[in-house]
Amino acid sequence: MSENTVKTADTGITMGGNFIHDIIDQDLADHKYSREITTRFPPEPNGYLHIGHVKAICIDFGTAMKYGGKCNLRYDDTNPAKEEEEYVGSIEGDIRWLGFQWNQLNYASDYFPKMYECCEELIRKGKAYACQMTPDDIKNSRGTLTEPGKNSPYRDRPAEESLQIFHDMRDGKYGDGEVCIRAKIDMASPNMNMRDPVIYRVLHVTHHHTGDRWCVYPIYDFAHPIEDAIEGITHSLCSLEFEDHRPLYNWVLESLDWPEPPQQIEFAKLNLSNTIMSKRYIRKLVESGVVEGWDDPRLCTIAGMRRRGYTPEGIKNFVMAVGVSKANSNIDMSQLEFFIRDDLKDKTESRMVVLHPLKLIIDNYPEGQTEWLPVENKAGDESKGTHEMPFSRELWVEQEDFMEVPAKKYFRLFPGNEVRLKGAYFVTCNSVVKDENGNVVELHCTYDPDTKSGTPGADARKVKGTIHWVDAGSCIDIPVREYGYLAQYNEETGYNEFDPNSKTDLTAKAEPFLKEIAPGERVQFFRNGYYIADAVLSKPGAPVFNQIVGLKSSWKPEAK
RNA sequence: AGGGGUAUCGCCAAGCGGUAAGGCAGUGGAUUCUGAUUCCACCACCCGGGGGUUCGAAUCCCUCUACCCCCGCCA
Repeated sequence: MSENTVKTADTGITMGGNFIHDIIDQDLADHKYSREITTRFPPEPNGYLHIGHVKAICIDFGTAMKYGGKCNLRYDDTNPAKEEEEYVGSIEGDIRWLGFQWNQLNYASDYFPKMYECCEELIRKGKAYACQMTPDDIKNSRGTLTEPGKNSPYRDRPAEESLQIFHDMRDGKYGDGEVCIRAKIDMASPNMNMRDPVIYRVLHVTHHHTGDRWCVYPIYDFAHPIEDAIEGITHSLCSLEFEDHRPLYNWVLESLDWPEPPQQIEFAKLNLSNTIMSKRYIRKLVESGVVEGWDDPRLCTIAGMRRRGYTPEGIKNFVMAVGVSKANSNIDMSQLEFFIRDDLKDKTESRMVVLHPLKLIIDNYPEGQTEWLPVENKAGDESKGTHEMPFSRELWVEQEDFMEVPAKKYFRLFPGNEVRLKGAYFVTCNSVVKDENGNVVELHCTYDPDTKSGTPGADARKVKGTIHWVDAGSCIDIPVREYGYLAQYNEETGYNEFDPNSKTDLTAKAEPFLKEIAPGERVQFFRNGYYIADAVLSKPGAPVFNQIVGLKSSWKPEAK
């Protein structure tokens, strides 16, 4: 068994596989590099980071950490037409929130002078040339997947001529698309990327970082290996679709005679079921106003997950458990939810909140009387202490905790059945009141004064059900938003499409103690899951709660 | 015969010639003042199909099949 395959971290989380570690171990054994292991996370600043990027971030930063090396954050901003400053700040904040610290913060655009020189060098060496075919002609002469392309008529022009044109390009003497610099490789290569790829283009666009200093910009395939080499990257980790680009990546560095060049290693992207991962589509949702913004809690952006209440630890544990491989995968949402729940269960306290209220009246409890009862802050965890809850004759309980005609193995409230009110007394349901439509609107019960929690009577006999409740006279109303699936699979289109209805607004009845929850704090609602007080929308005294994840339940109504 | 990848349980994922790890999901049970948590147990005679090599293969060879990526002056 490889040392790097199965590993239990300090957290007890089982790690998925990671073939990258095997490669690096070998490189280390071979003394391939005279510098320390260095990686980079190179986002293009054209959108917010999402769960897919988290995997890349964990791999890039995690690999550097594992080998005691460094990881740089680098904005891959070689195309000014598609990038904006707005995203730059969010990216740094998101990475910091995840808990990673970069070594250097770089802009690929800061390397434009060096890249320009490298291009000159290739031209001088006869490995690149200025091509004045139109974009359409270049496209048409490239050939197809099964047919070779044709050489550009400019392919063999003198290096000095190409060099002069390149300088003129830089000096603004050409318009967009009039001329470009192409690598001279092989128009008959079965790898389309090697058919004299364009490496520099004219673009009269203001760059968010370099302004109007340049009107020529390098193409990714030429820029990236140079960026990596400049920074001393040893392992350039990227996703699978760049496998075909690796020969070009290596060609650039070899042609430049770069010593100890970095190597590119590809891994499979993260895909989540029922989730929209495409940056393009997320942008559409944001711009069309279907969602509240890039940080809408229903989105799988880091900002959205943060606002939804997911923890960095939970997310990272999930990513580590998923592992690193080269097989396309589609991971179940339940896997992510498990790790969020798993992380939250020790970090949260429990509060009683009735999402769908049903009035419960204790007929034999004195009218006007209220007693304060201590309730555990966390079930089964005495170290977390207790807090006081008011209890009186009229309460709210959950609608689903009562069934007029009980299903099999249903052991909550139904006529004639006795249950425990969490932290309070045993009650037995005697009768119900219905409205004109036949809906049960009120439960009449009697309680047993000898069964008060904390007294011997509370354990004298067993009841199978324990339900949560809230004092009707003193409870507070809180807005609650429950989020469903982030997206639904549309069979007609074959795509995951955002479900704008995946949000339910409720006004729930909550115990008064919930007032003391601060925005951003997470709590567990009894049997309803984990929630977070929305740090963005909540105002003092009126917290809004977003659902993070629901609790698993081993009882299903079908089991009748 | 374009090229490059990938195929191991419903979903991820170990395995690298010695006779199928683990996690999620699921199932059964114990504990429980949340049907949560915790805790046990079960959950691939088989590794995309078919051949072959071998005492022995998911692991080597041949072949077939399926899926993903590549014809941007995007990244």
